[in-house]
Amino acid sequence: MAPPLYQVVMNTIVDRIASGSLPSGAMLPSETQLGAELGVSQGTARKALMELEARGLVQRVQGRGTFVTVRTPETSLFNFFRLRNPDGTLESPRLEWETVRRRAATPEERAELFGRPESVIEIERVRSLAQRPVTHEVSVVSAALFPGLADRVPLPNTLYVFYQQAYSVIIVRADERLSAHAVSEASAKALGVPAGTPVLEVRRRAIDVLDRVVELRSSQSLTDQHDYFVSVS
Amino acid sequence: MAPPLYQVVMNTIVDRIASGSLPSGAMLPSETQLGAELGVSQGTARKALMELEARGLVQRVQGRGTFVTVRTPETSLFNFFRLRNPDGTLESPRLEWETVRRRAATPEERAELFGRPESVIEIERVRSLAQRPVTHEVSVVSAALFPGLADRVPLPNTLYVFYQQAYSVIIVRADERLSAHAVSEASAKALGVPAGTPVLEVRRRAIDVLDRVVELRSSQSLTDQHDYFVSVS
DNA sequence: TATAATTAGTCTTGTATAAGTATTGATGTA
DNA sequence: TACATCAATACTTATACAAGACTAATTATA
Repeated sequence: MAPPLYQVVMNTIVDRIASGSLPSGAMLPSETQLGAELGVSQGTARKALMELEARGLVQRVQGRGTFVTVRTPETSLFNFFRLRNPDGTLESPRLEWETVRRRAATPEERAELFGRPESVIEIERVRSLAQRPVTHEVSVVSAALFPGLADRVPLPNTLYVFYQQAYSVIIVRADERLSAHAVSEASAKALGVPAGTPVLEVRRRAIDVLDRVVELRSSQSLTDQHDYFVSVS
Repeated sequence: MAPPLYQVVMNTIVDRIASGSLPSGAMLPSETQLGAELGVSQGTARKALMELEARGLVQRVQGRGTFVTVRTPETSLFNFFRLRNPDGTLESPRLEWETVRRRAATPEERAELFGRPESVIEIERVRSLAQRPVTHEVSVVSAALFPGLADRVPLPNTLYVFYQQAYSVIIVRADERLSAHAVSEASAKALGVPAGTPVLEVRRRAIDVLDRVVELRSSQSLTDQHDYFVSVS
C-alpha cells in the first residue's frame, strides 16, 4: 500500500532535518514551493507541515514562514530539566563539574541503545541550584553515534541542544521512571549529603526524531527545596 | 474579531459533551451532518473534529464514526495512575480503604480550586499492589461542584471515570509536582512502614475540559518495588 | 450460510480566498 | 541631503469548501 502523499512529504522533510541539510532555525520552503518541488498541491504540502508542527519539529507563523524548531537552553530546559521552585519559577541550574569517559557498554546499555553499541561515552555531572548541589546525573550515549564527543570537553550545559547542533540528533521525547530512594553512595559523595537522605531518582530513555533510543540518563536529585514538575495529558 | 468557524464548531461540541448531552461513548454526528447542522462545510466540521481528537476528547475511526472518548478504569489508569512494575507491566491497584468527609476549605484550596469553594469534600484512600499498601492519597474537590458526592460511598475505584459518569466533569490534563521525602507521620501509619522510609510525593492539580482546576490530590507512594512512569514530549 | 451490494462514515487531495508580515519605494519635511 | 512616514505589493500561512477515494458495517440475495 502506498502511503498518503502528505506522509511522503513529511518523511522527506524529516530526512532533511535529520541529515542537517535543514539546520536548526532554517526556513523551510513555502507551502507553494514545497508542493511544486515535490509534485503535490499546496494543500498537501500544508498538511505535512502542520503535522510536523504538531510534533514540535517545526514552527510556523502566518505571514513569515515555517522554521526548524530552535532548541535553546531555555526551551530544552523547559522540556527536559524540570526542577522548579515551589512557586513554579525556575533559576538556571549551574554545572558544578563534569567528567567524560569512554568505556565498554554494559549488556543492558547495548540492548537499550540504538545500534547496539560496543562502546559508549559516559557523561557524569553535578548541577546546582541556588549555590547548592542538587542533581547528580550520568548520561550514556553510543560512541559510534557521537564520534569525537569525548574530545570536546567541556560540553555545553544542555546536552540536547548540543546533540542537535553538533550531530543533528534531535531529541523529541523521552520515557522516565521515577522513584524515591535513600541516596546512593556515589551520589551522596557528589552532592555532599549524609547517607540515608531521600532523593528523587529519574531513569530516562531519550528518543530522537527517527525514533531511536539515543541516550540513557540516570539522575538523583534533592527535592527538599525544589519540585520535579510534570504536565500530563 | 469573529473566531474561525471551526472553533465555533469545536466549542459547540465541547459544550454538548460537558453538559452531558453527548455522554461518554456516544457517537457524534458525521462530518457531513455536523456541517449541515451548523451551516459549515464538511471540511470545516472535519477540522474541528480532528482538533478535538488531538486533545483526546473524541476518538475517530475511519468507516465507523466519531465517538466521545470513553474513560474506562484502564485508560484512566494509564493516564493518571502510573505506578509500574520495573519491567513496565502493571497490575490493577486494589483499594484498601477510603474515608470521605466534608469540611471547610483551607485558604490555599479556596485559591486553587475552581469556584473558590467554602466547603470541600476530602477523599482519603490507601491503594495496594501485590498485596502490599503502596499509596496513600488525599483528594480534595469542591463540594458545590460535586453535590451529594459524600453520600455515595463507597466511591468507585477510579475517581476520574466517576466524575465524568456522574457529574460530566471530564479531566483532560494535570500538573504534577514530584518530590522525594521521608514518609509523613500520617502516611507511615497508613502504609505500615517505619518512620524515615523514603516515599515519592505527588501533588497534582487536575484540570477539566473547561479548563477548571477541579481536584487537588496529594499522594505518597512506596517506590522500592514500583516506578512512577512518565512520558514527556 | 456465504457472498455481493449498499450505505454511511472518515480520509485524501485540490483549489480559492482571506489575513498576516516584511520590504520597497514614494513622499513630505527638517 | 537626510530622515521619518505611509501606502503599495509581494511574499507567507490560515481558513473554507468541494470532490472523490477508502473503509467498515449492514442488508439483500443466491
